[in-house]
Amino acid sequence: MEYNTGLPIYLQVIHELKKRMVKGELRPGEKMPSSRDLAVEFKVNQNTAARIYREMEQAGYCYTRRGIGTFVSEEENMFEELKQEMAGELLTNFMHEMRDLGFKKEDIITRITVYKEDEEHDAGV
Amino acid sequence: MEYNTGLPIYLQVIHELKKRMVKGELRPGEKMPSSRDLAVEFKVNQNTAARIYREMEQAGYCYTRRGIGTFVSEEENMFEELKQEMAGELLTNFMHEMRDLGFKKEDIITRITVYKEDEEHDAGV
DNA sequence: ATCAGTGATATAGTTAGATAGTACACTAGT
DNA sequence: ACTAGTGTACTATCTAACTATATCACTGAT
Repeated sequence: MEYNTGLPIYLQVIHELKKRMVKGELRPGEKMPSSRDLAVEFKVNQNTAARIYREMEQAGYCYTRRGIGTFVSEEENMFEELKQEMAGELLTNFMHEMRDLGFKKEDIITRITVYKEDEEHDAGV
Repeated sequence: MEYNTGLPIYLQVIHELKKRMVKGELRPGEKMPSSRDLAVEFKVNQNTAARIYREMEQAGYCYTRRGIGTFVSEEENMFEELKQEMAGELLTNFMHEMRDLGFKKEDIITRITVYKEDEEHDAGV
């Protein structure tokens, strides 16, 4: 995983883990990597890994059992809701930014229609 | 202007100023606010304001004349290019994130088609 | 009882971002 | 010459994020 400049790493990892849940790569009730393994996988300190699970547990996405591990929440419905929520956030942010740049809805739809997979752009300052 | 948690303030201000250039609110050659005024307007320290102009100048979006002020670049073409570049970044990021969540192009177009102005969503962890 | 794997906690140190305050140097207008 | 407005520079301080390292406590299996 490559990290964005600016946004704190632990937030980026949380986002990545939430995506895995939404995509079903982490199933409800399934055991998540130990904090030590998470630290290795994401090349992060154990304290940071612990923070990631602490914050995710507080948000309800997982629960921990001391001495056993951290597990994906068993609230089956949560993840479909989360998927819609994340999509909604992406959409509104995207639309606001595009409108702010002066694009209209039709412009945006046109751009997406002609959008090709391999388009890449620089990330200038 | 309200600031995002996470992303450094100076990057958010730079983004805002770039948008103003793209939208024509800051015209080529026009004098930009003094670093002191910028600090006041964005409720930011003078050092941060100075950094904002320093980085923007390095990126070519403006130039400074000591004792006079900071001015929007006179490269007329730059800003239409910048507009396209920023739109391209927004689009690819958006598409990648949506695909990553499991949405297909048709799903995305449908969502945008039914998108209403006033949609709002929480910014959960 | 022991042990490996786990989460939880603690201390210390580094770095980047941001602030506060001050001072210096240049430019234009008077 | 003087002054106001400007960019530039410096020191000091603060906080959040992150790392390094180590220790403790709990759980399950042997």
